[in-house]
Order: sequence, then C-alpha cells, then structure tokens
Amino acid sequence: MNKNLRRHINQITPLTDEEYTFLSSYFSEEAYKKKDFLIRQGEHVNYCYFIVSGLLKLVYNDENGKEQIISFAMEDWWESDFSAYFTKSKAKMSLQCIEDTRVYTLSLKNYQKLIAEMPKMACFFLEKSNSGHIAAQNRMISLLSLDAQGKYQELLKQYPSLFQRVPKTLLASYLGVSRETLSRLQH
Amino acid sequence: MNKNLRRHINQITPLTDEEYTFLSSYFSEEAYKKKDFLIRQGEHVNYCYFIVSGLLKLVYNDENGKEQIISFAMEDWWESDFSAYFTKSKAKMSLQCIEDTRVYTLSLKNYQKLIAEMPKMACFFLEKSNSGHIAAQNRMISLLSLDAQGKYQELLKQYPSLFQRVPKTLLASYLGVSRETLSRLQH
DNA sequence: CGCGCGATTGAGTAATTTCAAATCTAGTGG
DNA sequence: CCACTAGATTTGAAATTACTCAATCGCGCG
Repeated sequence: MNKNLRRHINQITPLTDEEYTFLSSYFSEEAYKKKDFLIRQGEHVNYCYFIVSGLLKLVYNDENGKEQIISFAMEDWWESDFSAYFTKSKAKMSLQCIEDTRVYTLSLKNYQKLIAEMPKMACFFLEKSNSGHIAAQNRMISLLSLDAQGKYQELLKQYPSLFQRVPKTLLASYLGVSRETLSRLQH
Repeated sequence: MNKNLRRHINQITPLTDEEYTFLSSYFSEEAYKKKDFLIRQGEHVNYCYFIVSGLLKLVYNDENGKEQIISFAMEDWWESDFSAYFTKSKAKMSLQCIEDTRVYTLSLKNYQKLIAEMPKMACFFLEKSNSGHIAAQNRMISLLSLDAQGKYQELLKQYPSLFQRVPKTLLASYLGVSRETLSRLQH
C-alpha cells in the first residue's frame, strides 16, 4: 500500500507504524479506467473512497436528463454518495472517472469498526467531515450570490488545475451554467 | 439544564447520568430576543450553538449588500459559522434570531476537550457533521437542477413549518430568488 | 387613525438558455 | 503520415426566465 493515505492522515493525527498497519487492513486498493463508474445512480453504495491518484466527478442526473456536477474529486480526497453509503440506500448520484484513477475502498462495516476501535480515526473523519461541510456551504454561497462571471472567477481561483484537466463542458455543469454561456465569458 | 440536549444526543449515543452531568458542564445556556445577533459578520466566533427553542437565520451579506440566507436553524439543530469557529478567524456570516431563542453554547476549547475525553461525543459530532454535509449537498442539487418553481416546491415539502413561521421575503432569500418572483409563483 | 412592514402587481430590462450551425482538435485506423 | 470522426468549443439569434424599479394594497399594532 502506498504512502499517500498515511501522509494524508498524519496531517491531522500522527499514526504509529502498528496503527497504520492495522488501519491498512481495513482498506483495499482498486484501479479504474477513464469513464469507469465507481457508483451508479440507483444502485447500492458499498464503499467510500480515498483517492490516491486520478480525477472523478460526482454527478446528479436530473429528471430532464441533465447532468449536474456536484463535485470533482481528486488526489487525497474522500468521496462517495455519503447519504446512500451511510443509510445503505440507493445512490442518488454517480461517481465516474474523468481520468484513470486509483483508490482505496472502505466498506461501511469497516468504517464503523475503525471509528469504534480507533478513537483517533473518529476525530480524523470528524475533521474531514467538517471541512466537507464547510466547503459545501461556501459553494452554496457562491451559487447564491454570484452571477455566471463571478462563479467562473471563483472556480478559477480555487481550482486552477481543473482548467488543464477537464473539458469546459464539465466546468459549466459544475457552475450551473450552460456551456455556451461559459464559453462567452472567457473573453 | 433542560432535557432537549440529552434527548437529542441519546438518539445517536446513549449517555449515562454521570456522562451527561459531565458533558453539561461544558455548555452554558443563553437566551436571545428576536433580531439579536449570536454571530456578526466580521467578528470572531466564540461558540457553536445547540438550539433548544426558537428560530434563527444564518446569512451571508454579499458585496452588493444583499442578504443570502444560507440556512435556517431551529429546535435541535447545531449552528455556527463553523469555518470561522474552527479556524478562529472572522465570521463570513451572521447568525441572527428570527424568533426569541434559547441555546446552549459550546466554546471551541470545550468542544475539543469533549471529543478528546469522550470518544462517544466524537462519534456523535461525526454523525451530525455527516448529516450536515449531506444536507448541504442536497441543497446544492436543488439549487443547481431546479428552477424557481421547483425550489419552492422542494422547500414546501421539506420544511412546511417555515411557511407559518417566517415572512416570504426570507424564504425568497433562502431560495436564491427575488421576493417578487416568489410572490408570482404562488398562484 | 395612521404608520410600517410585508405582499402583490405591472412594465421594462438584463442575464441566461435554447437551438442551430460552423469551427476546431485530438485520437484512431488505414 | 494522412484522412476521418467524435467530441469540444465557439458564435449567432431568438426565446425564456427572473430581476429591477415603482406603485399599490393589506393588515396588525401603537
């Protein structure tokens, strides 16, 4: 198992070698190709994922057949349809690779064992969840208070790397504007 | 100290009397009047709040002087400008009473002691944070994929009680729609 | 009674979407 | 290496949605 996950957890709570070995046994590693689905809307969600490398999109397909990008997920991020994951219900969203991607998977059972057996990890996940919540709230603020132009600038400032990695169509979907509008903003 | 908080925590992790007494000592109770501020944009955020009774709005004032409602907070909810709270920085949002409100306050120091000393409470907050994150994501989906009409219906379905308790102007701000537009939807 | 806040209505305007067509680009197989 | 194709981007014009501004209405409360 590579070192990304350990480095990532260490940023919040240092782990001993033994602890890390123990923790590792709860995860397994998987590799996916571009366009592969990790989660399909309507199916059950067995894992949450720690992303070692690559890039994914978390999308919601609305009743008009339009794809809304809820979130991009990249290196060192945790992603899943958490609602479906925690409640063992069917996914409302899909999680799909934009690039070839390597992840560590964590089943709900293992997640629960982990936080029960290692209080440190409960704190770790708590901190991650808090930042996720805060990030979602910030995104809401920009969706509510900015026009297309402003949202574009904000995204450019926050994730400049995305502009190299993904087609503009996807950025438009993330911002909640049509690709034509996005295109017209860029002069 | 009244029983709301204990009942609320018990829904997730049962507490013994001793545990609850211990925990209680970390909180203090406060009462506010309609229009009082618990948090003011630009000032430091010393507490997060458990709401015993009443109703509040968490708002962001954008650069055009418009007030965006990020969230309503009611009985049994936890609320704060969590970003400023956790990072000890200045509030980006205000938290203000819509009705007279009673809360329990929790300082950051006490929060940290609590999760360090009572692993149960780390799990409790983890679960709360997860649901907060999920709720924020659901709101994003509706902001992105629905038009004014759809957002209105959604809100009506999810929080019918709000329609009795708050002026339509505030609902409009929550939905990201002008009050005139909201008014025109209701026939 | 009259004030003030909230809700409504109308008319004109601005922003964004939709539909359609043209252009550009990167990757594939021959 | 070239031609071809699918996907991505750009552009134009019309249609739609929601916004702004302004005026009016309604109601509860002092």
